[in-house]
Amino acid sequence: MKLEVISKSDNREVQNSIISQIRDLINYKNLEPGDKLPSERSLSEKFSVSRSSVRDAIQKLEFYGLLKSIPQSGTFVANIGVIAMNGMIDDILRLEDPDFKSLVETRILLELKIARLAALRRTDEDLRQMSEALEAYSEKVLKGEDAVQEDLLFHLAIAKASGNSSLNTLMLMITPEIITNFEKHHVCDKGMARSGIKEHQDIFNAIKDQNPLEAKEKVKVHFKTLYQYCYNIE
Amino acid sequence: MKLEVISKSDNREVQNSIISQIRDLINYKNLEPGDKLPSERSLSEKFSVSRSSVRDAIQKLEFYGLLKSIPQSGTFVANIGVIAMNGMIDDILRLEDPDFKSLVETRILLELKIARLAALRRTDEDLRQMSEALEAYSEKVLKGEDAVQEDLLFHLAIAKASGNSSLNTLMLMITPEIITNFEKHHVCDKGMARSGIKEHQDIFNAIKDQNPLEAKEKVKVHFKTLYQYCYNIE
DNA sequence: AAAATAAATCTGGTTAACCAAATAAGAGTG
DNA sequence: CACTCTTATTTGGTTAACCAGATTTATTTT
Repeated sequence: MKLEVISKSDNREVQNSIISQIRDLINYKNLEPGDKLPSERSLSEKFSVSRSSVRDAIQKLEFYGLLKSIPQSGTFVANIGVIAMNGMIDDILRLEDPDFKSLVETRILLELKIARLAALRRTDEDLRQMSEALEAYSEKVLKGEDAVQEDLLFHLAIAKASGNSSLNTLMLMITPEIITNFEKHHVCDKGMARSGIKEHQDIFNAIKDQNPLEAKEKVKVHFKTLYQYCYNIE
Repeated sequence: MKLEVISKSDNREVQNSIISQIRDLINYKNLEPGDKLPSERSLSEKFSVSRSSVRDAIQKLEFYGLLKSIPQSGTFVANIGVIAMNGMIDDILRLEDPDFKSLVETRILLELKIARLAALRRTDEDLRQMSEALEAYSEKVLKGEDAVQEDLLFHLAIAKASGNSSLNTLMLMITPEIITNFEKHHVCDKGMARSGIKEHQDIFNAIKDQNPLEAKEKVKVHFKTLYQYCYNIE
């Protein structure tokens, strides 16, 4: 188990090294936005690593929107300029895994806005899906079972109803880590989940009534319980 | 150029198909959190696709925290439960590329919070880096050159100073797309950038003075100009 | 000399064979 | 039966050869 972690971080070190070498290459060759990177083959040779390692590094940078691979053609520098490229690669290299506090802080921030937007933009189909998720949650709670997943799925349904694809994506990204941490810290126990039903219902009603301020307020109430619970544990 | 797009979306279709098949498999086999997925080889055989395609799909789900590959051991289902797994995979499959409006909306939301946090938590080193970024930005603007990148780098410096790794990551994720869209819509022209110097300076000063409310207010002012500009174009 | 065509090369993507570590099965020992 | 050690197998990761399409170069034609 320990070895696994070491090997993992080792891989990461290798990948980061490749990424920073790609950055240096872009600087050295003065590659402008839209310019083509050397081929994966020559990069792997130049960096003395396997081609798949280079591919993995490129894929990561592609995910962050910094590079763009086109089949049978080449890998291109995104249209964001050398300076931004440098800064962002440095940031990416220094990215640390988010701590629990950061996650909760971010989640609350996102959900407050999401609830307001959902109240303004929700369609009937959105309502139906939210209602379904709420039903599943309540059922689980009333049976006295753990309902962390159903809880989060209800919140994701709200995110979908916000009509903001960007916010929706960000919520999806932080949710798994939230769930993991919740279960690790034993947040959302059976007792507090029961009170959660009403809170969820309130949020749902506010969004149904298309009342953005009320929705935001109810989310705030909902997270107040959660917030304190989390900070007590930490 | 057109063929490229088709092939790209084709690849995505293939990957999405694999992802949904993995989801179905988890359901069918009733895999619980922590359980092991079948090996990449058997998956590629079962799905009639190449092993690297399976690997790519797994990597994507790994990025979203749903799976976890451990070398020489196997790929494991994350500790988030079957129900959440199902819901999240469905969401991921339906994720659409964010539109400009969503991006701007999200960015403003994040930056308002980030500025407040930065005012509370910034270290002297954070200040130094922000100052440096601000300097580079001003210089570019005063020379009458385009300064979109330096602009964003200043904002990323604030994100770093917020002391919230989660928010920092999210900002990094949306920034490239923001830059691309800015340049596409010709936001941030030379004229308005000049007024941006003072706005940036105000934000910097508020954070330096550790005044969170002032910082938030100055960010709001800064984005008011930008906000209107964007919505006019759209 | 310019344009059109054909061949050669270069590209990212795919495939299949190989590697080392981790696990599981079996043999041996007390 | 319990425990240790060895061996065989399975695993994700790596490597190298191959593919089809795009690009460049060379050749031919006008």
